[in-house]
Parts: sequence; C-alpha cells; structure tokens
Amino acid sequence: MAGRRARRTPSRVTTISDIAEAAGVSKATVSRVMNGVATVNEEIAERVRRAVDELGYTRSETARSLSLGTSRTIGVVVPDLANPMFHQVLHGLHRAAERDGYRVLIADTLENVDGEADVALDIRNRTDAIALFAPRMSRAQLLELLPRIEPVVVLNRTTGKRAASVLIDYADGVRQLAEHLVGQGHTRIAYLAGPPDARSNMARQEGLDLVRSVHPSVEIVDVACGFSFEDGYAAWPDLQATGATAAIAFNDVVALGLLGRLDEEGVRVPEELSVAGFDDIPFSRFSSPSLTTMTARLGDVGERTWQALQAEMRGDADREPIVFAPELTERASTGSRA
Amino acid sequence: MAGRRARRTPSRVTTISDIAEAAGVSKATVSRVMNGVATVNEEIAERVRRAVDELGYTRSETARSLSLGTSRTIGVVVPDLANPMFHQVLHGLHRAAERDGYRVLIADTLENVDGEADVALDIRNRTDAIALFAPRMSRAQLLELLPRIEPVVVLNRTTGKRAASVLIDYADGVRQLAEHLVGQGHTRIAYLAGPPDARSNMARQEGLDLVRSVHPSVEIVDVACGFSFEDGYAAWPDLQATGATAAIAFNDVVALGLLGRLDEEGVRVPEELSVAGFDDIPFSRFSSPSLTTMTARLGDVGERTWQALQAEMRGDADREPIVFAPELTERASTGSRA
DNA sequence: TTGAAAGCGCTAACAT
DNA sequence: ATGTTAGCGCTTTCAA
Repeated sequence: MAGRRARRTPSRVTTISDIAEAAGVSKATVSRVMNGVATVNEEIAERVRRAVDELGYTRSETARSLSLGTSRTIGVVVPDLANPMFHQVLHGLHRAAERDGYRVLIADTLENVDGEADVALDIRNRTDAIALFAPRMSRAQLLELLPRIEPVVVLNRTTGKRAASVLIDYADGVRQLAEHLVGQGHTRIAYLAGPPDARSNMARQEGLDLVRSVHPSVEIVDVACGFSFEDGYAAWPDLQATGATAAIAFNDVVALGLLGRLDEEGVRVPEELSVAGFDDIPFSRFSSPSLTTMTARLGDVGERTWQALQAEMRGDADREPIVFAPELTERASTGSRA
Repeated sequence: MAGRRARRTPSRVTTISDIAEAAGVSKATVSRVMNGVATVNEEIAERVRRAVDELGYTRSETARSLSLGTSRTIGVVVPDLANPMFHQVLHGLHRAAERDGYRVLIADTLENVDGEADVALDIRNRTDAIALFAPRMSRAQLLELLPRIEPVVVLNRTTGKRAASVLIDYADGVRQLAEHLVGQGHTRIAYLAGPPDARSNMARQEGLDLVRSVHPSVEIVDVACGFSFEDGYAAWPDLQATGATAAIAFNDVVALGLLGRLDEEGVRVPEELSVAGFDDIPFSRFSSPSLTTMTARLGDVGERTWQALQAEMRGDADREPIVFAPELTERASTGSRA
C-alpha cells in the first residue's frame, strides 16, 4: 500500500496519520493537540479535535510507550487474586502509584509456579517496573529472574539485595500470637500449618520454635493444613486429635473455614477452643465470633512498596529490606483457657 | 549517538541490536532465534543464545506488539478487585483465555466512576480486546465509550448490541429467592438494597416487584444498605424496625456482615430471622450459619465471556446477550417462619 | 540460510 | 506555529 512492502496485519483502525490527513495537518500537529501542547493555533486544533471525534480515534499506548521509552505504568504479579490479603496491599500500592501519575496493571498467575517467571517477564516488558507479590518460585529461580526484571520490588521474599524487598515479619507475628495464648493459660496449642514449602509458612514455624524454646512447658503441635477455607474446615479432626485448647491458623482464611466447621460441630469458641488467624482480612471483624488475628497495616505495606519501586526506578535504592511488624488485634475468638 | 538526532530517553538496557552486534549477526537473525524459527544455522543460533544469556536480554513486548499489530493479551477492567464475585468470573475467563494462548491483564478502577472510561481506554490501547466487568459509569457514557474500545464484552450491563454482553439474571434470581422465602411462610421480607444507582440493584428491584404483584399478601420492604460487610453490619437497626422475619441481602458480602451483627446481638438465625445472600462467594459455605444464596456458575460466566470476546475479535459476533440464570443454593441461614 | 531495510504508530528534535 | 523526519525495538518481506 503505502510502502513497497505491504504490511499483513491490519493493526489499528485509525491512526494518527488518518487524523492528520483528515484534518489536513501533519502528524506532529495531531500529536501536539493530543498531548495538549499549547502552541497550536486554536482553529487548527479544533479541526484536529473534530477529526478525532468523527473517526473515533484513540491513540495507541503501545506505540506511544515505545516512542517515549516509558509507559508510566507498573505491573503487579500476584499468585492468587482471591487472597484478600493481597487486595489490601494492592489497594495501598495502587493509590500511591496513582497519586504519582502511574497506572497499575495486574497479572494473576493462578498459583501456577511454572508460569510465574514468564508472566513476570511479560508484564515487565510492557511496563516501567514491577512488584512481585509473594512469588512462589524457588529461591534459585527468583534470584535468576530478578536482574532480568528490574526495577522490581518483591513482597514477602528475601532477595539478598538483588532487588528491593518488603517483608511482613511473620515469625515475630506468630510469636506474639502464641505468647498471647500462653498468657491466657493455654499450654497445648495447635498450629494449622500452611503449605510446607511456602516461605511464609517457614517464617511462622521459626516464630513458633522461639516460643517453644522460651516456654518449654508449652506444647505447640503442628497440624498439616493449608491456606484455604476448605483446608481450615477439613482440619478439624486432626486438630481435635491433638487435644489443644487453642489453635493458630496459617491465616484468616483458614481460621474462618475452621470457625465454620466448629459451629457445625457445636464446638464453642473460645470456651472450648480459642482460634486465631493472621492478616486481619476485612471479614475477620464480622465473623461469628469475630476473629483474633495479627494486623500488618497492609495498606501501608502497599504504599511502602510503591516508594521502594520509585527508588528502584530512580536507581537510588539501598535495597535494605523494609520490614513490617504485625500487631495483635484481639477479638472474640480467643479467651482464657477453660 | 547513532542518528543525527539523539534520543533523550535511555529506554531499555539491552536491545535486539546489542545482541546482534555481540553475536556478530543481523537483527533479523536474532529475531528468528528468539522466535524459534527453524531455519537458523545451529552454530549461529547458539552464538545468539549465548549473547542473550550473557547480556540478560529479554525482548520488549511493547515493540513486539507494535510490530506484530497484536499482543495476544486481553485486558479486564474491574470496579473492585476486593469483591469475591469478580474473582470467580475472572478465574474462568483467565483459564479459558490462557488455554487459547492469551495473556490477561487486569485493571482495577477502585470504584472511581470518573476514571473508569480512561482506564478502559488505556488498557484497551495496550491489548487486543477488553472485558468490562460491571462498569459503574452512566449508560450514556457507556454507549459512547463502547465503539471506541471494541472488541469488547461487557459483564452485567446491557449494551443495546453496541457490544457483546454477558448478563446474570439478577431479577429472576431475586425472584426465586423471594419465592423460596414465601414458600417457607414468610410474609414480611426485608430487602437490604445495594447502591441505588447500580444496575444490578435495579434488576433486583424488578424481580421483587414481580413477587409483590404475584403475592399481594406478602410485604417486601426496602432497607437502604449498600454492598460491603460494614453496610450489612450497620443495617441491623433499620432491618429490625421493619419487623421482617426474613432478609434478602444485596449480595453475600452484605449478608455476611449482617450475620456477624446478628451473632453479636444474639439474634438466632434462622429461628428469629432468615437471611439470604446472592453470588455464592466461596466463604458462604463456611459462615455460621452457612448462607443460603443464589449461585450463578460464575466460572462458566467467565468462560462464556472469553468466547464472546473471541467472537468480537474475529468480527463474527451476533451480540445477542448471553444470560445466566442463577439457581438457589439452600443452606442453614434460612428456614420456616417461626 | 542470512542480511538489508521497510514498517508498526507514535514523539520530539530540528528546520522553516 | 507548523512540518519534516529520525528514531523507539521489534518483525518480516524481499533480495542475495
């Protein structure tokens, strides 16, 4: 058509050239009008705007990004969008980025560990920087990936300074929780464990080990569980078998699943069994009974993640891990040992 | 540098040209290797791969998309990622798109109605097509936007065939729910209404109007409420004032918030008050008591959305609205009138 | 099999 | 104030 070598893909319906032609001006002028450059003659600008309206033109952000060398967009890779804990971080991150004129695009990996790196690379290569939320891949994979996707900040995984990291101190959080239960007189506590290979589960285990060493008389027994409502619901028989008077769930979702089961089984909470969660997801205030849990100011975590990302983009990041210490939020699901 | 007119933006660290130079081949050859074109001499291909590894090169998806005229990526615009109802649809859509080799990128509008159209335009201009989940904008705005973002499919809003649409039949769903309660002997039913201007709320109102006309002896009273846990929790006083023996909540989230409040207030469910929700979000099975709700096979809705999107992309869509009829899932939160 | 170069749709430096 | 054109980083046609 235009050139000697025809292009096979129709690509877009209307381009800046079409507008230029329709308005009888150059592409540069159209570009100026589209970007609100003030030096354009009002009459011409009006002609351009009319052409834009009539042809229903919207510019290609892809072409624009390529030309500008930046997209003012960041990506976020999330392992599971259904996890409420991520929403709150995402929300804080989103608001902060938005305030600075950045868009955010989210990619869900659907807990598919194998595809995680590809998704990260893909979204990174369409944006200016990315945040990796609790990546599930192995440490080796992660360390190999990081230099290829910077600027990047990682949530809840250590990076050995190969990237910025924002960490929630799960070890200390669980420690606080256990100490609280011990303080209430519980001497036999069950831990409904998360996925065995999850870093966040290991961190919790560390915290519990500390409690074990500080309180030799207290027994903390592990019960294999998981991360979902179903897992919490299904854990009851094993939990019951431990004879524990209190249970620390891997997270709120698990705790809520358990609470549902306990209600069905007629087990009174906290009279017969205290239950605590982790994350303080929004629903925890409204469960029956309301859930004792650890709060980590997740919105702030998101805000901080954005700041770290900006530092990475500017190239002046020190990459010192940013760690958030969770705080206990005591509600109705825990109480003194019967 | 290269040309007479230096470019100001550093843009990317490593480009295909760098690889070509390092490997002593042309860009075309690098491109071939990157895309697995078979006709490349193995020795040369190996040289290229080595260069790629050493320089840590990953290609710009932006440039690639521009060149190819397609990104094999679709966008999804969601008004509120925290709403569990969207996750299930998203999940179904994602799985289906993935199966066909498409990536999906998500943009959350944070319930900001004013920015909704801009977000949609932006993400659309980086992807091949988009899905609009329950857009909040006015009908006029929506109809004006649609032709500018096609191929597009809209969830839970009618489009007058200006785009494909997938609809959940809320009117009929609520009707079924109300009929069920009437069948249980309830003659005074409260409806905890959603946002007054939300289309999905209006649809529910229509369904209730039908029930009112069919059962003149049954009173269905509206209680202004909302869409969140908090809204459901806060609605109790107004609800109590109606003297209703059953409540239909705008959605499960509202119902769960209410359930939490009722537990605190010592109101027994369903003995003193039956409570029903809508959407069948995952937690509904695990609440205390478990929640009676309407199920709409949300995963299928997502799958169908993808099919509609594909038809739009191919240009052979008939745009006949696809409607899903929800079904009643009876659980423990509803029962016969005392 | 490989390379040169045009072209994807835009922006901006430079010239007028 | 407006136009011309190089260039962003790729892919692919065409020629060799």
